[in-house]
Amino acid sequence: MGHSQADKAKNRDRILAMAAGQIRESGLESISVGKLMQSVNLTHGGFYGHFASRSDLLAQALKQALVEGETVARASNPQGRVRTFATIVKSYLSRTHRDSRNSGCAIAALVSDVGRADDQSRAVMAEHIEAFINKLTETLGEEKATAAVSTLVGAVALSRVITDPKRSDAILKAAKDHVLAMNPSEPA
Amino acid sequence: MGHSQADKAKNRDRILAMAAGQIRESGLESISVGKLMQSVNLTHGGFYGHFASRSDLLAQALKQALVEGETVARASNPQGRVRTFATIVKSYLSRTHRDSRNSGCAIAALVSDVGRADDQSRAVMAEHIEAFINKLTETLGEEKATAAVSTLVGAVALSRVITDPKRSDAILKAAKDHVLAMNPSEPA
DNA sequence: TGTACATCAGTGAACGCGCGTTCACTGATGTAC
DNA sequence: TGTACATCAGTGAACGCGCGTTCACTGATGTAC
Repeated sequence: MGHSQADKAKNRDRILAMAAGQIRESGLESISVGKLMQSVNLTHGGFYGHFASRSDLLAQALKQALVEGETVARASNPQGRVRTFATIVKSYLSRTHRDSRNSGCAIAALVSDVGRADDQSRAVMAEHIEAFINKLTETLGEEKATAAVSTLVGAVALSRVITDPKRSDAILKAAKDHVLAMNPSEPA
Repeated sequence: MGHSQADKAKNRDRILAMAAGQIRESGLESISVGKLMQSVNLTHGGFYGHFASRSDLLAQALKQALVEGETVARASNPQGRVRTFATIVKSYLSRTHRDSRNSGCAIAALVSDVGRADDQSRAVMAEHIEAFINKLTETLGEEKATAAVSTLVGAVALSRVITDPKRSDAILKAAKDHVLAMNPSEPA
């Protein structure tokens, strides 16, 4: 851990990435400044060289989490391959996505938390919800895309509550079959 | 505020009801023992005559919130009139329900919170999710009912995030049209 | 290129604060006779 | 029914603890000559 300006930027990124993962894993309120800094091998005092306050960090970490999580719903995957409607739906409703909260879609991970947060946080997530709807609108049209996003987000969030693994899987499967069947060019 | 045994039971109920409302309004972690007791005109010390610990209270308040919130999805309303599939869906996806978090469905209010809670809390909410699915299974069959519950819960949770009132309404409407059209005996 | 100095990233002690929890106390309630 | 006592619901001071935040300090980095 050096003291150069480049190191500082890197440290900021590490703090933010760690926080973005942690809020998806354990919620916005789970962040403690001291523990967060410890988890990236820094001491708490240095935190305020990077962020104005805990609440400033939370706002930025939420943004970061939303951006990172968008890969699940994005048009092309890291390898640059084009993702079809079916690919997006299947990966969104996969067990992998359900089980990897800290790298998955931040909308599903934090809907009810952000639903009761301040206007700014809600506006930030709202943008990403609209972007998700827009993406599916290409295939489904706006009305259906809106319903489909509700189903996708709802199913993942619910599947994380269900304790019985088989029942949890069943929720993902029912939602997957249902949403895939909404595609007019490839009906069930 | 008397000191009789009957008063004690009443006070317990008041604490629990207040907590159940508050966790739906502001989340599980928003509960502070001192403030909660103050809000029912008692002092913090008395709390431990009613509950073993804050975490014990939280568990019971979650149960309470889930039971209270079930009225939104229940077969008959308080006046005893039978609620049809369409009535349930419409009231669940109403602006009133979206805007009255502290008396509405606790599943929609707390999905993502409970999704990361301990097994016990998740099991408690899981039961209520299954009950909701079972209720709609009468009309839709299990597979479709499962997808429908995902859509209902997802839409309400998302609508609470969206800051633009018109767009928020649009989510509820899209979900409502979509779910109502799933009813085989009354297709759109 | 080498030196001298200013900058500033990160450290860790210290702060005030709110929290959950405990406990000795109080006075009203309930009970035994 | 009336009295004397035990019970116990609720009070409020006190506790230890973890938190967010501040700040004087350190030593490495970057810069001016």
